[in-house]
Amino acid sequence: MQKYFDTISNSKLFNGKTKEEIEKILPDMKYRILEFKKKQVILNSGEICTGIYMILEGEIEVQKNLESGRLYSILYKKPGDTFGGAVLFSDTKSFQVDLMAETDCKLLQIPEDSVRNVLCADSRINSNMMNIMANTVMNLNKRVELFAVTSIRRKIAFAILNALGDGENGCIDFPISKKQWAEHLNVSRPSLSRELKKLQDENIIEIEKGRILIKNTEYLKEIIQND
Amino acid sequence: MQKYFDTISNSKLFNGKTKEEIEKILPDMKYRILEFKKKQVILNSGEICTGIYMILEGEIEVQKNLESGRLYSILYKKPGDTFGGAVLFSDTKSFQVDLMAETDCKLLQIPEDSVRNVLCADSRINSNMMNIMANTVMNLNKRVELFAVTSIRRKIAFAILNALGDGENGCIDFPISKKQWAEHLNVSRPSLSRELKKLQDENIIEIEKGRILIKNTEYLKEIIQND
DNA sequence: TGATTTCAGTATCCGGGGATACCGTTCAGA
DNA sequence: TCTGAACGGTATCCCCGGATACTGAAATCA
Repeated sequence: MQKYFDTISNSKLFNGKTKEEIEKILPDMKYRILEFKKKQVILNSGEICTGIYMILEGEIEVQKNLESGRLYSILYKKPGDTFGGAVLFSDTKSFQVDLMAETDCKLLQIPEDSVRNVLCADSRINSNMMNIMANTVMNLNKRVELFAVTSIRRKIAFAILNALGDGENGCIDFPISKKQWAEHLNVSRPSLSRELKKLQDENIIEIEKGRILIKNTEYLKEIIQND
Repeated sequence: MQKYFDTISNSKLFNGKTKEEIEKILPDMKYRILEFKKKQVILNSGEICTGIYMILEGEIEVQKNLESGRLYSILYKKPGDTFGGAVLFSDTKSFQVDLMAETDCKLLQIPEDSVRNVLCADSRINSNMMNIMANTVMNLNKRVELFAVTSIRRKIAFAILNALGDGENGCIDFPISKKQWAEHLNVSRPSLSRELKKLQDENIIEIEKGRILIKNTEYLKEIIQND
């Protein structure tokens, strides 16, 4: 446990709490540490949520597996990130998404009653939890927006401009495989490949290993306008 | 204000609080009442959120207006519903959606500092707020799922089965125009119309004014499976 | 280092659904 | 009650992108 202390104290959930405070809080919780191997299923859609989880080590993918076998990915979670909060405090209490270990990973699980106790006893953590859920809402809004976009070209433009942020000269890290990207955009891989080639032929972007050069940011913005 | 007291005390935000308690809380808040005419814009995407809102009267539509003029609707809010919570507690603080008065309406606006005071002072309301945000997350997940579905036929099946719930004999109220429905599904109206006709020709559903008869629930389920 | 799986580029095919237009009906506001 | 606007059904056109297949490259593991 001690080896994960930095991760925990740097997490959003414990943001603003000193190490000393956290050391007092942790022992009072009935936490458990769970381990998963790469590609292992952590939770399935439909399962009842019994607590919240924090990633201590490794990375997990939140995705939706449709009954047909198709799947789209929703987001990735890294060490320090939490999940399960929204499900726990919702009316339904059952997960609507699937969680899979992207790499070998370790999770901190805190059961519902401990969560409620902490939230009740510590207003800062309470407020942090609120903030985490609020940001989840904002992220999901972006996701809805992306999925609402009608063409692959626009989805690509949307994704790149989003990753670019405001600063940006025109080069972003994009450490993600085409397959994953296709799942993220919810399009087929060959179609994504085709459209990326077009954009490169038109000299709008250039794709290297793990990064994308944006040669014509204005044009990408125009693409979205025209939706 | 007195005339809206029932709406307020029946709201999810004040769930579990007695009328007496609410009567003590309200005067301490710096609330305002805002009025909007039908079709009037309440808030635009990009605006900074300065508090939370509760519908006292009327109905509003949460939608996303794309720069091209296209729009899709996200959900409707009714008296007693609140909004703005997630935006207020998020890192960005700016709305990502547009809000429009569906009918003439009156809103209760509670500024940020009053919200924080109440949440801090009253653990039940705090927990209610958490619950509201959590349910928002779950709803948005459903929305992502709907938008991720690839064909109109499946979207229709998904929407109907969702509205049907679990009980269901095979008849649901559906007080929504085809135009609105198309915007909700994020498809074009003629295409929705075409597909609905097909489903009626195949004797799967029957559409009446404001309601839908489901004649073959099993088939609707199959449609989704095959996605 | 070789072997096996996963990933990526590319071509072909073709069906779903968007855009558009037109018209009859219904609704709402004067 | 009347009138213009919004809504709804339907047809035609045609493009975007999904499904599929095949090949080579890259990565993973033994």
